[in-house]
Amino acid sequence: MAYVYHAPTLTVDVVVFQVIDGRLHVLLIKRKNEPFKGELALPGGYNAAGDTTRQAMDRVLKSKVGLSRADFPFIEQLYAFDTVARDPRGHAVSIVYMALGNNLECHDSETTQEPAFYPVDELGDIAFDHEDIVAYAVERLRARITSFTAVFALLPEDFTLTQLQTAYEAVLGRKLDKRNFRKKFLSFDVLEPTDKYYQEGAHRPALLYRFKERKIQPLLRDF
Amino acid sequence: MAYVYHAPTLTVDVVVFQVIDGRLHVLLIKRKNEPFKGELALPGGYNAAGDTTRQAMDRVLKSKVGLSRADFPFIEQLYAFDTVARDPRGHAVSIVYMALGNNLECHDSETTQEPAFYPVDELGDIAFDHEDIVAYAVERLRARITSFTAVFALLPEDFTLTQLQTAYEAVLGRKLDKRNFRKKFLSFDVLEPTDKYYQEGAHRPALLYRFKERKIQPLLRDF
DNA sequence: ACAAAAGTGTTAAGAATACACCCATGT
DNA sequence: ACATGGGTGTATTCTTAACACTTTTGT
Repeated sequence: MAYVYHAPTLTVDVVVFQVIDGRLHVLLIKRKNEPFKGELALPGGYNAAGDTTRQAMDRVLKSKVGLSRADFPFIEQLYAFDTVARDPRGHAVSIVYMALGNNLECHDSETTQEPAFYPVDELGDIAFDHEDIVAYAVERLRARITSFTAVFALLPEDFTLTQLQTAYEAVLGRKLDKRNFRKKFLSFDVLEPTDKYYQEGAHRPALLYRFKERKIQPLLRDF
Repeated sequence: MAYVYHAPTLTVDVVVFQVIDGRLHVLLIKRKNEPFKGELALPGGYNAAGDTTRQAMDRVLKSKVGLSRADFPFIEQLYAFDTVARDPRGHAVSIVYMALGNNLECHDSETTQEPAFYPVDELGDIAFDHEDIVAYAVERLRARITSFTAVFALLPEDFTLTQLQTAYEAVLGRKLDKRNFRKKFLSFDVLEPTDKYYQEGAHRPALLYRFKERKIQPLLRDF
């Protein structure tokens, strides 16, 4: 090879999902710098030489939204987008991760402001091609909870069957039948009942369940 | 930002699949240079600044195995692997594509020798982490033909139902019942019969079918 | 007439869907 | 006693899975 290899810009972006009030939300930040200054965008940053993409993702989570890998029970690499220029110098490649959590607390940082969760079904205009990226991530998330136990990451350790069903409805974007949902999900044999109940409001308390294993596993059949 | 950004090495590798004699095969080349000189590996190469990963993939296909994007009815980006070093300088990120074809002819080049198809179920040792990459690609391919019409890319334009079934069996790695296969696949309503027959050998000729659309579409139900 | 792959239908078991009432609790 | 969400079962339809013989062709 008679030429000097010069690598393209490599960046990492993260799609963080959480279910809030029965709706699927995504974490966005307000950009403090050009391009797209002032607009909403996914948290992201450069991937420097010597860093794996996961290390770069850790750095992004920490520096942009004050979170760490340990806050997410499930993280998956989604896709490498040949993004529109984030940088006037030209073309960049962005490795995008999806992270699922519950009860997340995020914080401002030097380079971003107001990291906050927005409902995915009513995102306005957001920066770069990030609208496409979020749509792609939602599709992947649906596939993951349809064929695998990925929901566990959207729920606390102990949860009621209604909370589980709500998470499914938020992700799939449609209502499910309560009796059929319970019958089917319990038949997968991935949950175990605890001996505790969750009480909230003037009605019967709900039995708390947990996943036998809090890691992703295939389901017997698709949900 | 008070530091000069230096990007990691970016490479592209391609997993080319084809069904030959009822078995799924993958295209490998013999490396002419270190590292792994003389061993089998996926065709791959550097992604230079200014190139999208698809352009880099085109270059790899052309220069390493004498094929072009047009030879593949279906190409999909698989995953970004933080590969073990391909390069003594250190860590590299490799964007891997999967390409499906039929009746492919490939050729030697300056940097590689003997590009050839090997059955995926009896690969010996191959270079880098390419064995893992092929396993990952097979898994993805299975998902694609289970829920989508991706098989079309493994077949010529006109084909018999037996050829279709053989492609499924090669990819899924198990035998299927002929009557159930036909009933179910035809019920998807994605095929149309031609008025031609395919004859080969001393037996009844088979009616040729084609896909109504030679592009990927979801199936009504999983296969 | 035989060998070889093409083509075709039925039955039984399992999965999905549709659907409505009683239970336990707080106020 | 009432309002609220928790919890439960059955009947119907659809899907899957198991299974064997006749047809058409070349030699």
